[in-house]
Amino acid sequence: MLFNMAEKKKTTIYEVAKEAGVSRQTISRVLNNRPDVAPETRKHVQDIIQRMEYHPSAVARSLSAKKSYIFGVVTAGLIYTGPSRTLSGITSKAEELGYGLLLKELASFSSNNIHPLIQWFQAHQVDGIIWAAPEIGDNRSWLKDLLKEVQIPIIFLTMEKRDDVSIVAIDNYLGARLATEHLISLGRKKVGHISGPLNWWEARQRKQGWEDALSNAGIQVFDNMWTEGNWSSKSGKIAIEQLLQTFRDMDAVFVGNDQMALSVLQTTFEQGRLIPDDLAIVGFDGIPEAEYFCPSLSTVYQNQIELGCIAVQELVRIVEEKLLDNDGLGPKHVTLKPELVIRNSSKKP
Amino acid sequence: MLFNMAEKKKTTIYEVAKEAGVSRQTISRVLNNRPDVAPETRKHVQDIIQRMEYHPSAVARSLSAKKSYIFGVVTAGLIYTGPSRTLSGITSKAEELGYGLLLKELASFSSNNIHPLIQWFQAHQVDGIIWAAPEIGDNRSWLKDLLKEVQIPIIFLTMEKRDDVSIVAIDNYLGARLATEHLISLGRKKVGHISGPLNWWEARQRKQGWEDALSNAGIQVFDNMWTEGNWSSKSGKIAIEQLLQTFRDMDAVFVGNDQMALSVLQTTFEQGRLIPDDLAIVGFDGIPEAEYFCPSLSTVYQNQIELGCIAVQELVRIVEEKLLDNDGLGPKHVTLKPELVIRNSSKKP
DNA sequence: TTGAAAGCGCTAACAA
DNA sequence: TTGTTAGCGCTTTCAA
Repeated sequence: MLFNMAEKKKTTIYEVAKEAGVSRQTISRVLNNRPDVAPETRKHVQDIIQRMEYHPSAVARSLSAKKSYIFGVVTAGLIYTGPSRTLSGITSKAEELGYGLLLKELASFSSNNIHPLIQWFQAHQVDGIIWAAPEIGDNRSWLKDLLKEVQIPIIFLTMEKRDDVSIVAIDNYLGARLATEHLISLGRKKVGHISGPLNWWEARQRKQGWEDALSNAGIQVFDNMWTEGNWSSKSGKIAIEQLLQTFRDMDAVFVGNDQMALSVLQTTFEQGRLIPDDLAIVGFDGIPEAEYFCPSLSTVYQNQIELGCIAVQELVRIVEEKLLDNDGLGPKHVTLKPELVIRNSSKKP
Repeated sequence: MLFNMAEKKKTTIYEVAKEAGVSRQTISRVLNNRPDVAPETRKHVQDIIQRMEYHPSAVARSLSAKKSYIFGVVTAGLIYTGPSRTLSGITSKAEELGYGLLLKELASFSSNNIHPLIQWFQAHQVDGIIWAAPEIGDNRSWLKDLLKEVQIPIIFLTMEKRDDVSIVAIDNYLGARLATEHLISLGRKKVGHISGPLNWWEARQRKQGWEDALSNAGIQVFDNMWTEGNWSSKSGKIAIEQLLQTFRDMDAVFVGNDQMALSVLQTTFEQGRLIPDDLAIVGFDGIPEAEYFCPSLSTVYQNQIELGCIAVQELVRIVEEKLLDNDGLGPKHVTLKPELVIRNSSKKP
């Protein structure tokens, strides 16, 4: 059996050097495209590398060079469309810029036990970390301590601005204002709101945008005009049933995400209300399916793929600035603008 | 500036050894929980490790031990619910079993340029590879050659059975039969089908299940009774419009996925057809939103999270069997059964 | 039970 | 332009 296994020993830089009749250093120089190699030598070495099907060990390289070309990614809730779209943006941009990704998904959104995670990333010598899990409750309480201990550059997605870290976020507040102002522009004065869970920063931003848009239009906001869901369609159903009780003359509603808006459509339809005539509806997120709801759903589109792309771009910038011993200009914030998409659920009569 | 940077040098095994007054070897033994260490020595070393906040370098370990506790994951289409749910299953099971993940998303579903990818994984010394991208067209043509060259264990998800590789798949054929037989049991005899893109193995399986269920019930299948979509809601709209032309007395339709079924609901509603009375509908996938469509959508639920979990489990089994020089029983196939979920879109009158 | 020596496969720093 | 030397931080092998 033993001689059968054909354990093709991987060729190393040493063997290539021997075959090419040069030192390992020269091979290394060719591999890393260093300028200080004679053209003929380079060509010769490249040929040998090709012929021997030599592939350098990324592990040995990381160890020796202290640069891995790997980023750590922390995500949560991949079964939901938002996080997975963001991750998709991250993978494509990372691929484009020559970085690989070590992925960790938090077991729960509000997981606070991040020390082992960071340690794991450090042990693997990642060049940077992308924190793509949402800000919820006090799940940033560790951040201050962390920054003292960890030198690895970190970029955060979709969290409240603060001066000590770099953040890329979508402007949820603006999106909510756009949605609510649109409903008001339709002539609606009784605009309700179904929020996401208010321990989420994003949910609070959206609610605030709704409030401010109303106040700005001279409409007073009362507590019977809104209720809280948990992003799921199921919670949306419960929320709209409750809201229709507490806010009987509601003629429009801004819903915190498209999933909840979906069940609002179902429930109001079953109750025989006409949409948008009796109740105009705007959701949030812009999932592709929203266009095919009954009726098609107006929504605030947020480009979460781009969010992921930009996060990688920024992180690469930070990492390479650091390499040049140029400590850059400190943490930077990028804010993306969402877009209002108007469909039948909030069409003018 | 320089003395300011506080570049906290990472402590290494060497320093721990010095501090503890033993050899690096002994530290290594403690780290790896080897039995051949005196209890007092172990305790002493553990204390020192704790006090010095020593964390071993995973990179150095991988290089030296030729075992990384990392799996490579190949996925595609993360912006769709299926692939991201599967990935979520993979992350949670990998975490549980002590493996990390290097993630690559194919730029396109049918990407055939997998050599650089595999090489990259090899360079990083992954212990195994999970191929979670769907089988489309000839995008498995490379597989035969690959198996000759690569020693790394690979497990494939959701592809056609073949003897030379391990596969974990959901039984799409069965799901389609369940759906179609259910429609027939409702007394419908004119059951149409909107398939996914037929270069997808899964789409072909579902179509075959539909055909066989009809044949089995003594109903002949003609080409005007089905049409092809591309999984998107948009394509579903086009497909149902066409099908209603070619198959005028259709009284039920089995739709290849829930997204397409959604636009079927919208289109038939706009045309004033009653569901399920005029047209009974069953989708496929079981996305959470399906319950809140108008009307709620019957569908075939496939547990893609579990799919990911099982893939990791199997891969770990294979990897550890290989470590024991026990070559195991060769490739193994696991098939998961989907479940029919009956809702209003196909309720009995 | 412990330690010394020799790598794992590569790159940085210096010398030639 | 090229080679030599000395690591990177750990584990394996063998000897004590």
